[in-house]
Amino acid sequence: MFELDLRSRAPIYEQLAEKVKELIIHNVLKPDQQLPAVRVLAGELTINPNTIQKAYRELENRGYIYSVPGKGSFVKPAETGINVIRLQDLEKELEKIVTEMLYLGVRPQEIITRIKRQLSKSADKGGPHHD
Amino acid sequence: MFELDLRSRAPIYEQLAEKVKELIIHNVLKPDQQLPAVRVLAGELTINPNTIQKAYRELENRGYIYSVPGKGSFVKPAETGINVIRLQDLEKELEKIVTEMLYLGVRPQEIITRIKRQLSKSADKGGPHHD
DNA sequence: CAGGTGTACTAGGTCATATAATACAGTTAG
DNA sequence: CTAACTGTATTATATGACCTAGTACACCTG
Repeated sequence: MFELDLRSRAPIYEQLAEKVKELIIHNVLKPDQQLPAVRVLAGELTINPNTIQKAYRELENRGYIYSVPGKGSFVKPAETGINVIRLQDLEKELEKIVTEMLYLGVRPQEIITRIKRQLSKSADKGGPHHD
Repeated sequence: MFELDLRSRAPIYEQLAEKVKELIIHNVLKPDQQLPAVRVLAGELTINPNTIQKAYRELENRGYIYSVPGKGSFVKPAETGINVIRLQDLEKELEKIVTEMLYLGVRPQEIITRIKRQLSKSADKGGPHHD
């Protein structure tokens, strides 16, 4: 279910958290859907349960999942508590990327075009689910 | 000249490389301009020269600077060898950010607006210098 | 030659990461 | 209730990246 690079400088728990986050964002993992149990996923990925646990804890701290002792870990619906700080971080990252693209010679019009293409591509898959 | 966070999980040499890269991208450091010598910068930042060297090496590998033994390290002009791989990475990052912004409830029109604002802000400072 | 530059190497310390082995408490199906 | 599942916590240990310290060599320039 997940492909991890054990040689990467990025920690395993961070890679895993990133993968799960992407599945949530792309709506592959639906709200309130149960995630694989830490021991099960540990067995499948041949990774220590503690490492899985660390990834899940990180995802919980960032507001993407919630865990219930005895029951399991589940995808947290996006509506509850929109993360303003995370949006500011994304804004800064976006700024960096656009600036570097300009530096590398990409024309402004080209940047706009690509983003619009991306927007129409993501619209149907993982768009927001406002009530 | 540089502000580093010694407590951050991000390595010092990575932080430094990122800072220098941003100065280059924003055209604060001009093409072929000499960078501070490794020992000098090490003294100013109270950091081991080896760490500075590591940051410079990384910048050289990524194509942002070039070093000449005996002379110094200098800003590499952007035109020579446009990094296609780097552009693909930026494209992927851009895709991730846009997707996550949508997930967090930002409207597509709002994303376009912010990027256009960013484009006009960067245009005068660090735009490409085509011959 | 003297003093600057980049670069390379070894040695040692620190800390995050990952593993291993237990352990405990809550939930749930039988 | 019992068994088997869940998340969570703890301790111990090993590994590797990171950083420092010190030294050394080759190159360039006034």
